[in-house]
Amino acid sequence: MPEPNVVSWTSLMAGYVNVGQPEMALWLFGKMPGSSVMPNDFTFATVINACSILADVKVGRRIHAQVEILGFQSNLFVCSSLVDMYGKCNDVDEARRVFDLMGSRNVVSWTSMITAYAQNARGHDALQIFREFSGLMLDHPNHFMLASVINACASLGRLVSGKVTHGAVIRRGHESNDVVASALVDMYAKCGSVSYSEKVFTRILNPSVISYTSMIVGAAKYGLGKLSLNLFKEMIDRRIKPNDVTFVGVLHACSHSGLIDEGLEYLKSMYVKHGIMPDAKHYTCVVDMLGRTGRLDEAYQLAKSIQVESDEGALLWGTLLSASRLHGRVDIAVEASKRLIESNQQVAGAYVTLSNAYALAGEWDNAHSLRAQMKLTGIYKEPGCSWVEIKDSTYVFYAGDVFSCPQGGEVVSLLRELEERMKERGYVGGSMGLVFVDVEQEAKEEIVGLHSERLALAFALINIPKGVTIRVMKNLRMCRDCHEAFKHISDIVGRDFVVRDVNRFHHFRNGSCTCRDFW
DNA sequence: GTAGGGTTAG
Repeated sequence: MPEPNVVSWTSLMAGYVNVGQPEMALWLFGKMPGSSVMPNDFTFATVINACSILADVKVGRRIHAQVEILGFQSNLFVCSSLVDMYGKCNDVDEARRVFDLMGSRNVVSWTSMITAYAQNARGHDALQIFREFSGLMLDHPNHFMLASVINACASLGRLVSGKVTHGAVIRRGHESNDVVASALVDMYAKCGSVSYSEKVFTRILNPSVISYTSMIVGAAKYGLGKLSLNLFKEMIDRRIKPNDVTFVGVLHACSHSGLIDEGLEYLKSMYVKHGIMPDAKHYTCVVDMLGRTGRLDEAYQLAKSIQVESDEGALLWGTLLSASRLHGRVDIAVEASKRLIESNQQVAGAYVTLSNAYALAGEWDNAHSLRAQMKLTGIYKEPGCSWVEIKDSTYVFYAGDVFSCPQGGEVVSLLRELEERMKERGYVGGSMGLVFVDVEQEAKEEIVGLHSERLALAFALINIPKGVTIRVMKNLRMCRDCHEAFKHISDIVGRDFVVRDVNRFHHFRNGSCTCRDFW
């Protein structure tokens, strides 16, 4: 073209973005000043989208500055792409600032803001802004927006809000949308209703890799390893190509259902049969699988042989640390926590777990000295918390905090009674032992020793009628003591309940748990 | 010629 205009420039950039070469779009944008053609709103929306795909906030900020200079700061498309870009670059507060200053908004811009929150672990804010949108009654939510809202419900474990959103999906006729359905499958699984996940999943006509993966992961987290593996076989038969995430789900399923040989076979088959190179996340699953079953030496050797970035390393060594604690392998726990502390992530958690590993092995001096070291150096571990939803209310419980616990008196006496009955049944567990380590006041012992999930469960037992499933959510992983204790409790009180910890479920029924974490 | 959605290991 002798004289390409702004449309020619923008078309070419958009073309590069569309074929997956956003860096070429940015390169072209850099060449524009030499051509005396000025970028306009279309150009900015396109290149900001390129930054969003690349998660390049540095370039994104520079382009944002040009937007302000050239006076596009209230353009709907430009601002929507800025909100999205800041969201994808994990700068949610900047996304919100742009959103608040927008001249006009539509469903797309509201969706960008909801997504920015939902994808940055700010589920409450996502739901809050969705409520604001709904209150304005200017427009209906579409399938893009609903998918994001469902994602927010999933991350919060908000079953009731999730169901309400599912209702909106049905009313607005988005039931057959594959993306919305996948989000629902994931949401129900994360909210402890894996049977609903299955119902939604079986209604998807042509499930994508992601639909299948969501269902595989959901079943795996619930301890239904066989179901996960059957779904995997089914998707292969239907010639749907698995991806790297699918294999994380499959390996996770093997790990949590004790299917070690199968797991190792799947790892081998990844590249040979499916052309996917296993990476750190897959090896972490395998380390977990070997560690969980007690093959700690193999797990340690494998962990040492893996090349990792720092955040991958934290997960890898954290996995090995948990497994060593579980099986009382203090030697490996020491090595794993050393590496975890080196990675500069979850340092407090590493200290606590190592201390607990010592305590479990009866090395109380070491356990105490680690706790003392934490106090001395000011390393502080945030207390765990658990919560239950009853009707429209959420009740939150903190480890050891009986005083601000709703119906504290009743909760404590129920726990005492349960503990008594458990002792009669021969439960030894040393239930509270581990959290006693740094307690000095004897009178406080019993209370401080209570884990948050026990408080939440006792409260639920008092307030939720029989026949209704109790769902307890926990922000940290459930410890082995609680897991063992809950098996007894489900037997004593003769009812089912589900405890969701950070990423899996334990469904207690007739004194056993469907999740075979501790088999 | 422009903006938005779903799956990921301790």
